[in-house]
Amino acid sequence: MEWPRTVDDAVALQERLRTQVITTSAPDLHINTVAGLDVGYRSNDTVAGVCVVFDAKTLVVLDEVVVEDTTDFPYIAGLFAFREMPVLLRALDRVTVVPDLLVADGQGLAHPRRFGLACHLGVHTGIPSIGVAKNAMGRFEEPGHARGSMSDLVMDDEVVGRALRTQDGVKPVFVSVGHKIDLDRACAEVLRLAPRYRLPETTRRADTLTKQAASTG
DNA sequence: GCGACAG
DNA sequence: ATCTTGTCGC
Repeated sequence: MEWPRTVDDAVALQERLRTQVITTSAPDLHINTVAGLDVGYRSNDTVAGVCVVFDAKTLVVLDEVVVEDTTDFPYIAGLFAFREMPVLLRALDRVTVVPDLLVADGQGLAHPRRFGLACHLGVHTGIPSIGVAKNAMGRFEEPGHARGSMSDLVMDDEVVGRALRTQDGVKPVFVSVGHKIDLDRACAEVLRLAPRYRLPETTRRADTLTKQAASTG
């Protein structure tokens, strides 16, 4: 696969790939397995990538993989997919259960060029994907207090995602489409993945493994 | 020039 | 992301 080495090349690649994003769900999209992907940092250039696959209905963990790697691309808001993609793809490759949906720890279309990490993962693999971020990249009005309440996430006068309250009274999470799924479905899946805590189980588990790898071998 | 800026 | 203890609350 082609990989940029400079900021300009990275931006150009995103501009080119963004045209391939599909923001609708196939009529036969059945989500039985969901993968959570996350990256942890041991040092400035040593990373641990995690891919955890859950049964979407029971939220039972079916498989989980942790891989370590090094990275040379620096963290730049808007380009951080180039820092995390390589490790995540390696982790995804080693998983034995093929996921029907990828949940990225970050943005999808809610990105300056409408091509965040979730879009990169989706377009690269062809697997439906969504982004669930803890912080917003864009403006939004506070959603209602109750779990399930949501409001538009707006960037440049364009709706790029949604602020979604996953639990009563907690800070909302920011959901945006990555690829091959519509926003309503994306939000419904996030709610199903977060029956008890603010963050979806996919993110929680991946994050735990990520930190475990960072402190262990 | 100044402030914003996923992880 | 990461540096970091106890503590208040359901």
